Amino acid sequence: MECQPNKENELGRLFADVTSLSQPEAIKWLQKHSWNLQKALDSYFEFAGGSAKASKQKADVDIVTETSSSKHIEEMNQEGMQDNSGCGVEETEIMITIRQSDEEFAEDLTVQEPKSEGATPIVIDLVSDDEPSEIEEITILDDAVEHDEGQLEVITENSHFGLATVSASNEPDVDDGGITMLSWNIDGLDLECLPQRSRAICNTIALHRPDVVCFQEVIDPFRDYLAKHTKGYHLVTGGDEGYYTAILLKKSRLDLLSHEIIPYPTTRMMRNLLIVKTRVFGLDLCLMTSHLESTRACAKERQKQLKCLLEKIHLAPQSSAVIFAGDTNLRDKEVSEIGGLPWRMRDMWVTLGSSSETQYTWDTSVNDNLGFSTKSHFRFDRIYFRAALDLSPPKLLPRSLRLVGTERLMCKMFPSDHWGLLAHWDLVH
DNA sequence: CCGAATTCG
Ligand SMILES: [Mg+2]
Repeated sequence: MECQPNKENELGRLFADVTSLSQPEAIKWLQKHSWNLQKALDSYFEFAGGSAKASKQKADVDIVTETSSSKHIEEMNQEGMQDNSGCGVEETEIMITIRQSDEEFAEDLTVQEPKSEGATPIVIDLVSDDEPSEIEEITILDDAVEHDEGQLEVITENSHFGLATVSASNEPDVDDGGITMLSWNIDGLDLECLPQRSRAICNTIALHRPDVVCFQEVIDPFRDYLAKHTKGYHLVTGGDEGYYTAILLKKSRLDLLSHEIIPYPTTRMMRNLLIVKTRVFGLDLCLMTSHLESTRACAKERQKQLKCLLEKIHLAPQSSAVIFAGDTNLRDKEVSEIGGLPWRMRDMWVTLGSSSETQYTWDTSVNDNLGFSTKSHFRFDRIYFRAALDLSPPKLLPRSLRLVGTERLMCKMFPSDHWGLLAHWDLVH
């Protein structure tokens, strides 16, 4: 990107303000990133973590991008606390809140419950009127309707872009007594294309109708969008500042009995464990999600958090089955180092045969959302489960696992830097 | 949120 000298100076000043770099250093950094402010900031701060409450100083910067979306960036330099967390993250954090009109998100994506049992085709009604690139009004109907063009369209992850049309029977919403669950780190920390990405994520929910959804890296605008468009679900969030986790429960199938948030005492990234107790088809089910400490450098803290959550699974009532689904940021070695999974605790991917198809949930060799040049992949997103310890049915059995969010959107991005994990379970009586 | 480079005490 070419920049005028005065524009360069302005950006340099801004960048120096935000980063506390000297002006020449700031200019150098910006040059390194082709004067792309977002990229330069991302690269400089590496990763947004840490506690906003520990902030020492605060600076407000308004950035108007070329796409005219106004972003409010609060930068907080944390005190260089000499704790022994041994976690080599930056002592600096960027809190980003989107100050954009609600209208930038699509409005009328409404997830509705099917009126009848059986293979009801899910149909998308695309009303692309005067503002094709702005807001596309989307209504998901229960019954097939004809478009003006006289053709039937079935919703896909990309449906709102009108790219894909698939067979009407590809995702029948049949009740076979099983449970469908989605876990996805939606990368709310990246604001690029977030409205489109949010729509794609909600379309994935509309497509697969999971009974449970576990999200990580939810930010307020995404939560609001989600709440608006998943009216058939209970929404429980794991926090309300910065980014946090969330669990959706399909109201028609799961009762929300209670929920609790377990803090990780030494997290520096405001991470915690969200637990929801539900009852589904006669089974007491304890659902958990978390976004364990990020980055390789924080392996020790991450292992502490893993032990904490495994202990919580262990301590769940005997009569209750437990499923954890979340972004663990784990490397295999970190699990074996703490002695592997405890007795009766299983990793769903392993139980289903360790398929290479679903191994990597974060893969920069395919997913270029983050613009990393080095290609690497990890199985960050995992599902752990423990059966109820008494022998009374129903019994929860893993059936299948697949990845979602693997197709590029119109904006060329993927919905997130993580793939979503879509898991099916059988309930055997 | 990688890996390698850079910076700093
Ligand atoms: Mg992330």
